[in-house]
Amino acid sequence: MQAIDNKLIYYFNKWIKLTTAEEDLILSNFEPAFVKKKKDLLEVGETCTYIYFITKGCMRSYFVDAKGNEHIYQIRMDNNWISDLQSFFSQRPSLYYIEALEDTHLLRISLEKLEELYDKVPKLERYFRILFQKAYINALERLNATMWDTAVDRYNEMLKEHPDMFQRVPLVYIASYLGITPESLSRIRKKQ
Amino acid sequence: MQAIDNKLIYYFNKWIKLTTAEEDLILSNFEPAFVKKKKDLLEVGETCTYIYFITKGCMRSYFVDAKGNEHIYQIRMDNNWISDLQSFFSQRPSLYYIEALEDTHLLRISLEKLEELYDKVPKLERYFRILFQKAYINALERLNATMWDTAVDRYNEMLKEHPDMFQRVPLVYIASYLGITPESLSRIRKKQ
DNA sequence: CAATCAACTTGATCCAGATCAATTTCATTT
DNA sequence: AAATGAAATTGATCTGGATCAAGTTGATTG
Repeated sequence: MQAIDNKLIYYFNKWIKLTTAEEDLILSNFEPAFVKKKKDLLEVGETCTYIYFITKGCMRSYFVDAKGNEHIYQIRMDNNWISDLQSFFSQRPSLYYIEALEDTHLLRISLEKLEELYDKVPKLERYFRILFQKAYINALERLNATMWDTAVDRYNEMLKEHPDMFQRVPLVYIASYLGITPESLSRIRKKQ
Repeated sequence: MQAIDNKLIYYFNKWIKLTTAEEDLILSNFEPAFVKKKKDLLEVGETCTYIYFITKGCMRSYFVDAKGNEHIYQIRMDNNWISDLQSFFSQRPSLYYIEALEDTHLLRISLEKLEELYDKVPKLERYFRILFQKAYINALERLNATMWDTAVDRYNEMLKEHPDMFQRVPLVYIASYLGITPESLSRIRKKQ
């Protein structure tokens, strides 16, 4: 794989500065993957063997509750990471599904290879430290919004922050991600 | 400070293995701090200069909404970290308050010193990578519970996971942390 | 140790968003 | 292009937890 003009490397270099040798070493440990629309990347009960970088496409993670209802907690598109981190880092069976909402191209790496790379390229561990730090801060903000803002506020916030999602993701899924029913989302949109 | 039998070092060594020299270096960069009950460690508008490890005590972080209502998003007790990470890492003014619920003893480190330490002791960056990773996974679980479980379920979960909080934290604050009113929490407890 | 303020409880009422049910619109497959 | 199934809309009704109000218990502080 060519390090130059590679999307993944481009995003690493936003926060850390890699040498060409490091870029090559890192890339040699990633392998491409592809999931067709509506197919699962991960199913409940499977152990999540990889962490994935989406180069092009769209995925959702969700779980199914006792009543059989699906609840989406992540929607990720191009140039974002997706995985079930709980399963990936513990190497225990997942409680979640990860499904492609579009034909999706990914780059994946196993836990074993990632941990080897951390030792060989400590800067990479810095990248992931920063990544998780930001993800954590984000999750707390989403938590606050879910607890204390109205559904209308969360809808508007999402429209502002992720307008692209509305072009590519069915509203049923966006509703679930916002923590409301499709009926409520439909009514919110009507009133705007 | 003595590295041996130090709580902070004990917790670092749960996930990484430090040499005595590294332990001493790390500890020499932390300084003790103390906050009296009901006093603020951080106020809205201040930049959060430190990340803090609570050696003994209890703290809450909260924000005040447009109507003047307080909303608690973190309660932390002994042997946990507390900070406003958003403000700390960006070095911009905080949107949150951090207040002591008991007389609290802490160990603090500035962003500058922490980043120096990352370079000198890469294992420390590993510790924080793992810390944020776990914190992120946790925040997502709390988000799912807030979106999809009932108030009763969240109360029972908290009773199971953090029974100690009910001994030390007033119910008004626990209610806010759970995303409900004190009235609702009182009614939930009555019915059990 | 009384006074004052904060925490907690209980009751009555209200409302944002859920649920249930029926169409309508749209997308995919043959 | 017809058939099928999924997504979206609309209406009627319901409900978990909020809000408002008042009273009680408990903990600080002068």
